[in-house]
Amino acid sequence: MLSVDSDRRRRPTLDTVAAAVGVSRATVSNAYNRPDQLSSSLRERILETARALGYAGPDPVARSLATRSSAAVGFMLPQGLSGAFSDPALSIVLDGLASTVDGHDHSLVLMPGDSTGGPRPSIVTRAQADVMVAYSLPDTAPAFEAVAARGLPLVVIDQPVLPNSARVEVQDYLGASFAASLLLGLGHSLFGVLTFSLHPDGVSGPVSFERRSDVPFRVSRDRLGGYLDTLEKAGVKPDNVPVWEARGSDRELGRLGARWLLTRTPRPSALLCASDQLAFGCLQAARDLGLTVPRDVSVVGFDDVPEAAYSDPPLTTVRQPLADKGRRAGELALKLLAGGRPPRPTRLDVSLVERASAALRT
Amino acid sequence: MLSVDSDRRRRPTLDTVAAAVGVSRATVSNAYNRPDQLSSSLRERILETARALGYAGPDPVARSLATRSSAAVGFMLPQGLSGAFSDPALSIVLDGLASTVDGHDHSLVLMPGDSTGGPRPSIVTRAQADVMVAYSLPDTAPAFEAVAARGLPLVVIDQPVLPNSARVEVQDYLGASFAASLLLGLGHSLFGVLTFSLHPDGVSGPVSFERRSDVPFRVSRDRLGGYLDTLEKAGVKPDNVPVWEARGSDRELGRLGARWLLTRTPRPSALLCASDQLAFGCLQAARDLGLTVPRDVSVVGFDDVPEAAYSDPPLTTVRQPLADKGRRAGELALKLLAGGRPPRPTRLDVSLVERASAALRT
DNA sequence: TGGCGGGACTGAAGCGCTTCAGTCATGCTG
DNA sequence: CAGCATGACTGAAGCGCTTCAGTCCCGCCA
Repeated sequence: MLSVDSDRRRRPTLDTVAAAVGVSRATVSNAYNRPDQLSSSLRERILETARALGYAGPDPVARSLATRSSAAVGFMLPQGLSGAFSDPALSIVLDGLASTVDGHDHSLVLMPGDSTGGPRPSIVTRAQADVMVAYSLPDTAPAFEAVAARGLPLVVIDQPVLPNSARVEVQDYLGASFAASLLLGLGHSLFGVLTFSLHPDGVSGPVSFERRSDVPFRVSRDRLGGYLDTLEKAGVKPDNVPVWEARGSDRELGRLGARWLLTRTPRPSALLCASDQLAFGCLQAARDLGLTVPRDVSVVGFDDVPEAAYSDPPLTTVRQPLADKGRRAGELALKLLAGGRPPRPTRLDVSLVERASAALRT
Repeated sequence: MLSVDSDRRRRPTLDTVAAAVGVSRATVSNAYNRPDQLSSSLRERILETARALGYAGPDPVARSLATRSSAAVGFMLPQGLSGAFSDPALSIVLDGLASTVDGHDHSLVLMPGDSTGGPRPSIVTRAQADVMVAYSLPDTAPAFEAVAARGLPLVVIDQPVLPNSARVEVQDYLGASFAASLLLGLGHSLFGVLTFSLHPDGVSGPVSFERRSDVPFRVSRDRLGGYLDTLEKAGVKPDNVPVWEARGSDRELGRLGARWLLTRTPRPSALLCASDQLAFGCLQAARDLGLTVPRDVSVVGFDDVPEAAYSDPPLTTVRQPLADKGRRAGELALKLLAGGRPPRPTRLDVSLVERASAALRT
């Protein structure tokens, strides 16, 4: 144990190297950060000596303190990691973001959420990041206050505008209304809706009317609203549309909900789902019940994850540009970091992708 | 822009608060970190003043420098985020790890890999973490040198022992041999194997013999070896076993591979898959080809992800304790951080879970 | 009443780096 | 040859915090 301690304690620093080479500490620093500030021969000699001494380069923490920049972006999730990643949409967004910040030598600090619908404030307060991005947190997440208290710039994905934050979002309401209109146009009149969390309490089940109001998750609110409003405009009373809330966006939870929806009387001939994962669950549930999609029931999803093209049957869904969303968020984060003012919200387009899971009502 | 700059520059520090309250900086620090070092009335007053001043607590970076600990664990992935998370097994492991370190107020820095099969060394060198955990990187990943150069403690998951690192692993070879034995016992003699990456070059396709040697990914090596060796012992020549390598562990890649395997002549009556995701792809491919599982072909997976119990048919698979793996890795990381020497490798058990996707050869 | 143990708080020395205003040769211009 | 721009390197002031050896004062015991 002692040896570990002393190993760690005795690591060489800039000064060690400077002394060994016989130059000032500033010069060694320049060798790493500003090669143009010294002759290349000296630089070579410094780097060489550093290597020999086992010096791996300037300590990241000390550098961060001196530059007042930690070169990291924090990513706040609405739930724990396993739940969060069960929706491939998140992976894709995060990948887009990661590749962007990565390209600028920034790293990614992940902050998993808990039952409050976001990371605990203490996590946020202590995170070494100089810009935060919030992904689909409920409007009420306490994490936001922590971010504000630290005065960190913020970019929100899929969320209402917060003072002093940049935002990227997708036209969820519009996309949902596309989906509903499609089904309406195909002659359907009996619907069921399958949504993911409306409230951060981790509840799954049929959605009562009270529960439909004051929904803190913007995405759920908009998609559900888009479905229901559109149906209502076409004369389908919301009271007659059963809605199931799954506590996450995964296939199995979708199957559970769809089973419930498909055993209502009268049985819906069309299911509107808040995500593709949920829709895949519907496909499965239909199969379980001996129903054929789309003959007996039409299903439409939301997201257009890659797998949607290969499901059985291929999924009709609303496409949103997931990777772009992540990339754009990354760019915004970098921009705020550079001192930019939050620009106007970036709003990404959605479009309907018609495949085989929705058809004329028979 | 100026205002953002000055906002950020003029943030209050410990000194600001100390001056406002009329105490020393040390006392303010104690108010946050050692409540027992001052009277609670003074502490109240300090915290109150801090709040009024908009001071959000000690700066994490400065604190890290002073304590020589960044309170973060770095997680090194073999590939980009979207690829990495398409295997739910990773999400579960990471979730286990995250909840462990999170409970100790440590955060998680994600380091995505690239085509070298791990994060770029520069990322590792600059990451603010004081212990690294490597998840299923190829033995040859350059990231390891960077970790060693920094002298950071390391814990590896699913990988051969590296000098001075802790390790948690699963009995992949044994698990694979269980699976092969089961199928052999059911009377099968025509096999196909579907594996994920053997080499970090992102290639998918039938696996030549050269490619089967010097496999840098331990997991792939052990599972493939477990399958093939067991079959060979039972008299099934490896030359007669077609093997397909998918460049990742996802359902669609599995479907592609299975389609190839199931169109060989003679057609295999049993498919051994390196992961459940790949096995789900097989199920789909069989369906595409009009084959029934397990009547026409038996399929066995590896991992036992939650969904395996709900697939159609439910998947026979090798169970490994995924969440434990992550938790254990987290504990090891924390232990190394506390100055512990790397303990003996933790080896987790596997077991066979028989469900409905494997049956007697007909 | 003198001595003393403790509780409450402080001073100052770092932690390892970046950065900026210089200093000092050197070589070039006119 | 004076004058000066240029390139190469340095000194020292931070960055915002933790920590530890003190200092000081108060109340208590004998």
